[in-house]
Amino acid sequence: MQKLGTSHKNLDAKVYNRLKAMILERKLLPGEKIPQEKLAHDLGISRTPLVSALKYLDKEKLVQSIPRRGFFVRLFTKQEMISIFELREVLEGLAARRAALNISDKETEQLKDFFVSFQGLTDITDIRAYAKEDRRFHHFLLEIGAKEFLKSILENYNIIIYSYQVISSEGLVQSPNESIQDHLAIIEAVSRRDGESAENLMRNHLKKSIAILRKSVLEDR
Amino acid sequence: MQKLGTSHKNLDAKVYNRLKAMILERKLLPGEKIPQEKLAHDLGISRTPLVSALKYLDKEKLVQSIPRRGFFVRLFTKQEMISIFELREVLEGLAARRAALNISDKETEQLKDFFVSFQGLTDITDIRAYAKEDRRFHHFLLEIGAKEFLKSILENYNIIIYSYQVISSEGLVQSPNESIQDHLAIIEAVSRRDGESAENLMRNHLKKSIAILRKSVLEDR
DNA sequence: CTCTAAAATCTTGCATACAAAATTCAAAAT
DNA sequence: ATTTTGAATTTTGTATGCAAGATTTTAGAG
Repeated sequence: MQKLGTSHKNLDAKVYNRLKAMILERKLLPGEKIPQEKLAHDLGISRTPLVSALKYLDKEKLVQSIPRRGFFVRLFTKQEMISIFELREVLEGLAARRAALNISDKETEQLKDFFVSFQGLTDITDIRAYAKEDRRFHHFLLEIGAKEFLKSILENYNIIIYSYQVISSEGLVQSPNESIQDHLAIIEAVSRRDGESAENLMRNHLKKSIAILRKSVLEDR
Repeated sequence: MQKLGTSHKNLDAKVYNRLKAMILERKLLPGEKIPQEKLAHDLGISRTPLVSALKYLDKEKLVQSIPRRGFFVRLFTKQEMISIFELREVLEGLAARRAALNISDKETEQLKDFFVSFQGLTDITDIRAYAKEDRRFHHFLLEIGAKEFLKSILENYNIIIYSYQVISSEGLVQSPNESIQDHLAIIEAVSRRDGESAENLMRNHLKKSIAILRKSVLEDR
């Protein structure tokens, strides 16, 4: 394991990022207890910044702290994933609204370039490329519309990260052929600076994903 | 200052609550640097749990951490307060929807008792009593509809607390005579278990408050 | 008197130490 | 065999110490 603590900067922030990555990559498994002493030793640091980082993760609910017992990697059920997606629906809806109201002329130009290479195709076959564009698109709008608290919430609770972890390997819930219409409509509304439409379109777009997820939960039984 | 650390339980959580209260009550003023050594001494603890608590507050944006420089109490502008209210709109909207879908029969009965003493009055004069009922009402719905992440977000970011700090001394933005209609309509929708209506009504209710806040910001100039 | 530079002081970030709590393990009792 | 008890071990929560970094003070130059 590569050691931290050599190049100086606040350690707990670095440890935090590392742990977060380890959890998201399933290097640390849900339910597992975090072995503080060992992990600190492996990372080449003391327990102080490690515990500090764990407390961050506790607040984000990536990790659960039980006083006097330690920290445990948290496990999410499919139901919880759906409730995270519902949060994404309302928060990213708000971000879309704000983006429409704040976007600059230059940014509207950039926005119109999204998904051009997929337009006009009757069938989108390069799922990987589409998934990448999908992420880029959502992040672009968040960059404009999600400042301060909203941004902090989306980041701290890993709402976007989780969303892309559900279901298919590429992280797409809906098929590109369906979702591209939604994406283009959102682009159009944001460019028009129509906040209300942008929010509604974004929410409806995400509602479809939620419906698909709900169905897949039912099928599991 | 009353000391902590005597009755045993995790210190940082207690310090966190204490600091949060101090900031919200303006015992610690925005922009002020937190004097770690002194504060720890006054509270009768070491810097370790104090710093831990400050890091919690940093994540909540109640405090700002500048590496190698210290922690500072954060200042919110009226604009930021409005953006917090916008978050409240979408999050409490979601909570209302979830409440409508999850509410038990017993809880619908309890819900119908809210605001009874104000119904039928042509003019509500006891603002203080109404404000109290208003809080109780919102908290009741949150208790039912805001679990897990949603609850954690609302708490961590003090979204409700802030909302009641703006404008008037009682924390009410809208006049009772106007808002009671909204409240009754929400109660009705939730009781009917109509999630969509509950969400829309709650959002529209809060949108009105935002509009009033916006106007008051403009008047300030 | 104002500006700069260097020294003195204070504060932060991290490691370490240690008591108290939790857990593990083993032996005895059922 | 299973459960109980309690001693041995591990781990947590917090205090403390200290080096590196930040700030303030002082002193000297212009």
